[in-house]
Amino acid sequence: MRPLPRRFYDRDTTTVARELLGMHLVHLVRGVARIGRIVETEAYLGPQDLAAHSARGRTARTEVMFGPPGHAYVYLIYGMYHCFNVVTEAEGHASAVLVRALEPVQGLQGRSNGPGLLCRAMGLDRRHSGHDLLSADLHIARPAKRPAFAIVRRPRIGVDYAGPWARRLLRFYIEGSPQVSRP
DNA sequence: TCATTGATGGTCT
DNA sequence: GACCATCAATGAG
Repeated sequence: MRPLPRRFYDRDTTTVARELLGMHLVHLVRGVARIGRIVETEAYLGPQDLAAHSARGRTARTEVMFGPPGHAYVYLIYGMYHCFNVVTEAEGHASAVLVRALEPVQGLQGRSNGPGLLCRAMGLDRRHSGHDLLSADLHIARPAKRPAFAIVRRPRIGVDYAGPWARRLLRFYIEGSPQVSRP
């Protein structure tokens, strides 16, 4: 499986969030592949999006969000979990897609329905932040078979502080998937 | 079944 | 010192 090309990520963030559904996230840990099918994502549209980390400016943590597309943005949340994102659109746009849930395909360690559990199951933490997703050991690829599915749109989870931005329908998931964090 | 709460530490003010 | 793109345990009903 070949990594998705840079230009896949260098597009409208909402489009990328939708098209990531059904794709395979691949992480090689000590030579062993961990693979999950992406079933739930959220779009974070850039500094004007008050739910996005980039809305609070460019800092050491959010630096990768401001960088070129196709890189991982991973951060620690609540002191015990990590969240895995992919940077989208042109350098400086500071947008990203949060991957919230996977359907196990191969080698996952435990459950992966929810952003924190996903990182634990895939073996991802903030050391991976800034990692290029056009690499053999960590990337996203289009599976050989991609069965048709319907996409559900919902408000994003856990961003109530963001005012009107909290109500935008920027969360996407595969209808009927049992792995979705909160159907 | 659902709402509430504690765990736990980096990040930013 | 407050906040946080989470999760699991708890207890009321």
